[in-house]
Amino acid sequence: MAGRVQPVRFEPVQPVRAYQRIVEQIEDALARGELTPGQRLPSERELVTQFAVSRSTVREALRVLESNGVVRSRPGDPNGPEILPFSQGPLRKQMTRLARVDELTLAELIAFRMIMDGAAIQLASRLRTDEQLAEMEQTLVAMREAIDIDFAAFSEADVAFHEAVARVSRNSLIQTCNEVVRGVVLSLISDKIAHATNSRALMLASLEHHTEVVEAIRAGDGHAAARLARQNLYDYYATYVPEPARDPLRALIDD
Amino acid sequence: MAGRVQPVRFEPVQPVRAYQRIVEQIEDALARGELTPGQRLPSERELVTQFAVSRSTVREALRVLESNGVVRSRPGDPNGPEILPFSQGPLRKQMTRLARVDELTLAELIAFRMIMDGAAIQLASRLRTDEQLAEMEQTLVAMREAIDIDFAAFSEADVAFHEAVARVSRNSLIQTCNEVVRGVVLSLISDKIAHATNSRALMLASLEHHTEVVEAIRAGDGHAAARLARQNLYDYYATYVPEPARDPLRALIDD
DNA sequence: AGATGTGACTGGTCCGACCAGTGGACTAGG
DNA sequence: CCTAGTCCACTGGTCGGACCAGTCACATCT
Repeated sequence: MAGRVQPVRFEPVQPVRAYQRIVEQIEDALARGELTPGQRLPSERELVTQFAVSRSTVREALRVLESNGVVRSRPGDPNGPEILPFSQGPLRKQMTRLARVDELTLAELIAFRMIMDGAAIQLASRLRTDEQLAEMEQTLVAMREAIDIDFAAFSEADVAFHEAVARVSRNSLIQTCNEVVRGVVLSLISDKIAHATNSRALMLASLEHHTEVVEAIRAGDGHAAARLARQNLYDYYATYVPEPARDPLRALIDD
Repeated sequence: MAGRVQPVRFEPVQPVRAYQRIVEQIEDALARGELTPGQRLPSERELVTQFAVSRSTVREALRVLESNGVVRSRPGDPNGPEILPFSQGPLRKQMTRLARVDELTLAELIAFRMIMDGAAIQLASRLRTDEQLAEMEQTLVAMREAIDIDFAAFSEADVAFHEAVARVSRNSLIQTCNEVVRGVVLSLISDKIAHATNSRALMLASLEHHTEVVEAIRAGDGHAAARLARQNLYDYYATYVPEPARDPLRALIDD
């Protein structure tokens, strides 16, 4: 008799396309270490025979792998597609998509920056070497010089400062998140910033803030440095945030 | 006379494939809001005429978009490919990939969690309403009950707690990042956790920590709450991090 | 009205073809 | 002997057409 003591649980199944299986096979080989960056894949026509599918299917698989940063195909290359070293590019792409599409408010993005930047500076004040401190101070000098040139130049120098801090914090995830969110924020308010009349005063104030941050880093006071950094971001961006949405930002500054 | 006062700077150029232009057009339309999740793309054959390319090219573009979680194609669907809402799937995939090859270390991921979770709790302690505080305390009760059931059940209740906190913090970017990184961390050390012998003691300690955090939130002491949360994560995960890499984690706890 | 069947679509896969490049081998020149 | 040039097999990129299995809307039949 067929018992029915325990009802069998079936799970919904979605069709697996041929090109997906190819992607899986190649990614698995990569995860197992059978394929390493720098190596070459066989040519598309060779893969056709190995996987026993058409070239269209092989190509769709290669396009997926390529968009994920796993391989790169070059026309005419007799060695075939190249296995690439791992890069944060695709991760950044996904995060940008998250920040742009997921109906995020400007206030959320700025709060995120305050958190990330503060944490990076807190880490930096603890982990920095003397050489790295000197590097950071060097970027301050560049900022001061940039003030007399151009707002774009100042912005560039500012980016250099934050990149130096991120390097010191030795956390590439923080670094990547920060860069992505900074880019998205700038794309949201770049037009408004361009119209700022008192840009020179803004730049001077920003430089002043950065200098205080570096002083706190030199003193090894991570908590003060982080707080200053968050305050700086708040002062810089708060005017673009509607008043009721500023509450969470202030919550990140008060102790 | 052709002057050569300022040498022209040329930049390296790499060929842009047709399918990439299609991807760009669709992604741009999405970024501009002309395409929103739930809408449908024209059928492949219709896209062929709109983009004036072959179906192979259109399909390669769709495969790329599909692997990035932007659209989904179903055979036979007369409405055409569907624009998907944002999903953390691809983001997690990229992070997991980087974490597996040591491009991201476990220490970096945990530091990230300590920062994000601490910030979320700091925000929550400032922004919470009384009802939300009650909700969080309710999840603590669920955690206590789960201890007697199963480690998986406890883990689930823990997730519920953190989700409640993230809701209160009213920042979906923090929430998403936290979820993604938690998933990646778990996938990296799930095998080791399964072998933990003193899991009951771990669960009790974790519950104790969470209770303290909620107390600090009730008191409105965001700084203490955040510090406790970071300490909790450190105690929970530090054993899986090699000693020299724990320094940055400790730097996030010390005041 | 409800069940049923039909047909115009869909995407998934395959095939064969052409093109513009690349790079190595081979050859002609020093 | 070595170098410079040519040549050609082969690469990936794109195209057009074909077939299949599945889906859904609609018209048909009971």
